[in-house]
Amino acid sequence: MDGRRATKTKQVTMHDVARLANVSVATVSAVINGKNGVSAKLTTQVKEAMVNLDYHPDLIARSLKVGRTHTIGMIVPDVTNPFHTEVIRGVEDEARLNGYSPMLCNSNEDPEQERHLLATLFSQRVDGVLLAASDSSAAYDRLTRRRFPIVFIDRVPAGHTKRAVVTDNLGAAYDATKYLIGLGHQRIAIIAGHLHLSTGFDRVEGYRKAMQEAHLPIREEYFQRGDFQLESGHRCGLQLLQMADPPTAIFSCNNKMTLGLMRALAESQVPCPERVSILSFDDFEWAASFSPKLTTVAQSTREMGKQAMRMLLRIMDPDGEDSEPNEENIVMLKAELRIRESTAPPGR
Amino acid sequence: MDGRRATKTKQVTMHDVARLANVSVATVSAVINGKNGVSAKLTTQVKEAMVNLDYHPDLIARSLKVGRTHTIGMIVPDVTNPFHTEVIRGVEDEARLNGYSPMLCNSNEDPEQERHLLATLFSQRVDGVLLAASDSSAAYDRLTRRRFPIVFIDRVPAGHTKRAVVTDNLGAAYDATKYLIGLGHQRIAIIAGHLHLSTGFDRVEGYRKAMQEAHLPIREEYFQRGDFQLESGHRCGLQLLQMADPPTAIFSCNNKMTLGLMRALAESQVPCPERVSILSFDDFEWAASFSPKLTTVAQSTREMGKQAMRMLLRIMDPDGEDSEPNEENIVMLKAELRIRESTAPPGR
DNA sequence: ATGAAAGCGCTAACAA
DNA sequence: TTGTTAGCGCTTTCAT
Repeated sequence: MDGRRATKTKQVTMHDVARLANVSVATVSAVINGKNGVSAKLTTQVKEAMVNLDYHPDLIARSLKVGRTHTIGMIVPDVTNPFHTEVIRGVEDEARLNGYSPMLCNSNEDPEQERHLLATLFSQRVDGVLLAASDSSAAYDRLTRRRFPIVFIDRVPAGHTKRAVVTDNLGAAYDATKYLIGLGHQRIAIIAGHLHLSTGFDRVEGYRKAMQEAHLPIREEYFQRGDFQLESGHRCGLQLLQMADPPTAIFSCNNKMTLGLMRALAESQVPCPERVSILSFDDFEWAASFSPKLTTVAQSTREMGKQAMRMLLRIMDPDGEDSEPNEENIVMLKAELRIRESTAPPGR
Repeated sequence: MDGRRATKTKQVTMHDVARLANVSVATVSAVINGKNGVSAKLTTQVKEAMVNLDYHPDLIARSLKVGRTHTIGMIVPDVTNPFHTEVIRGVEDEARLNGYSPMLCNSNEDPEQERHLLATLFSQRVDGVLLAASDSSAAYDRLTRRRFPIVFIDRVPAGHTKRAVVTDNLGAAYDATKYLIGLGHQRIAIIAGHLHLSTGFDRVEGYRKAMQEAHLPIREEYFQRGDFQLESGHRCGLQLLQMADPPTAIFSCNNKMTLGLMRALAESQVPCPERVSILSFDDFEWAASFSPKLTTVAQSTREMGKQAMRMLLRIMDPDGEDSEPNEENIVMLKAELRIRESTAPPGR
């Protein structure tokens, strides 16, 4: 590992290797890329020269030549959120397994920033992109229509029916709500996320469906609109708890809002699950370590990352280039209800 | 954003722009790079041509030419750990602010994997590396000695006294332990992390120092050796709680082990802080949301990322190339003790 | 089986 | 002020 950047020190190139091994650069290239047709003798010479010079092939130069960087872009709203963090793990593991390096980017939930990152990634000539969109706009059509390899993760923009891997949010929310109903709850509130995102919308729909099937009314004041951030969970929680006729159960639509909700609970000295049951979307490592141990809807986060990466690999595959564009459909992953201690039958 | 990878579609290049704008490629290059000396008229022509063709400069080609990629590598043991996640945020924000794109890599706490990633990053010609080392070996000398721009984060390898930004672990652990002592605790246990990592070692030293100053004995059985992973926290916790003469306070050396410890507490039905006080290194979002609300040592995580990135920028700065190598020293960040509800005076 | 040489898209002398 | 051109380090025909 020499610093080609250090003042005088020139980078070690294939030419240096070729010279030391008494062969041509073509031969060096051949052994590097494992092409057969190089005699055993020269192969050894070249390999020795490479270690002696501590040669590291310049992937930048290679990329320029071959037109592929073996690099992909991944945009998430926030690396700090454990949900995305697990997805990232899945993506990275699968990517490296296949010789790809991900370039991770935070959009900070900002569509403008997201556009900017997309442009940068494109200039960096990534071979494809994994996108947890912060926008539901159809601006992605430009990308997808031009066949730039892109697969959506977690959230799918309105109107898209292809190339995405997400959780079955509707089904999961439905099951969760039904579980609460089964426990005997009737006054069930929901703290919803952004409704313009598929994740936000579908979870509400699942809740709604379960409530309707059970002929339970959805009281307007029990329908709280958050924005997936901690603060909104706190605010909505406080609101709910201070009602004259408070809910006996609350379904919180993501991990961050649940954090806020739990703070509201503590501040209001409302015991859980005695007075109110809490069920949260997103499982997290600590949900099972503190009190109350949360009942959660656990998404297959790492799996989501893996599958998305695999789908991207299929789409990027040059083999399929001149055949029909690889029309991958949406993959829906099942979520799992993890029943712990924050849910119980209603107090009376 | 056109897909240059799509079968026939050739990439739009500077030549296309030049042709459409009736200028030379040099002129196009000049306006892209904001060089002055191009007439207003041509500038407009070129800019128009660029948007008309939806031209995006090929950074790969540029990098090959100029010898810098404006890309840095960042290796962390685990993106899934909220501590690293915050550091990453700091790094990325600061990097993008300065026109750099980070390539994030997980070493999975595996020195072998780490070496591999380092080699890959080097081949990718990153301009520098930020490293949260999973090894304390001196293998990094090869890198640093050759002046490859690298700064260590969080953990500094044995013997290194330069180019790192870390927390004042010793001081923080000392303060934390003193706080427990001040509360009246005498039987204070510690769940230590890997002692071959500076973070593991220094935190133990801080604890030791505080205990010695207070003339408190460090009982061998109160000194539990974990490995920074959840399971070890659980195991050590169980061990501690089952003793005939259990500690009245436990100092856990990182967030993961604390998670395990809290599980052990719950399983053993030991009330906190009534029977045992818990103080944890690493603050995390949920530490303040659940019960008991943890008293923690909060590191300046995001700041650590920012500062490390800034230091790297200084080191990579070509201005300093022929002057003395920029000898940055170790930056030590102060931690903050956040007193919450998991600590109280001992029961009797 | 091996080598010579063209060229990927860009920047930066150097010419004009 | 603008254009021509030589590479950056690599892969890949095409000769040998």
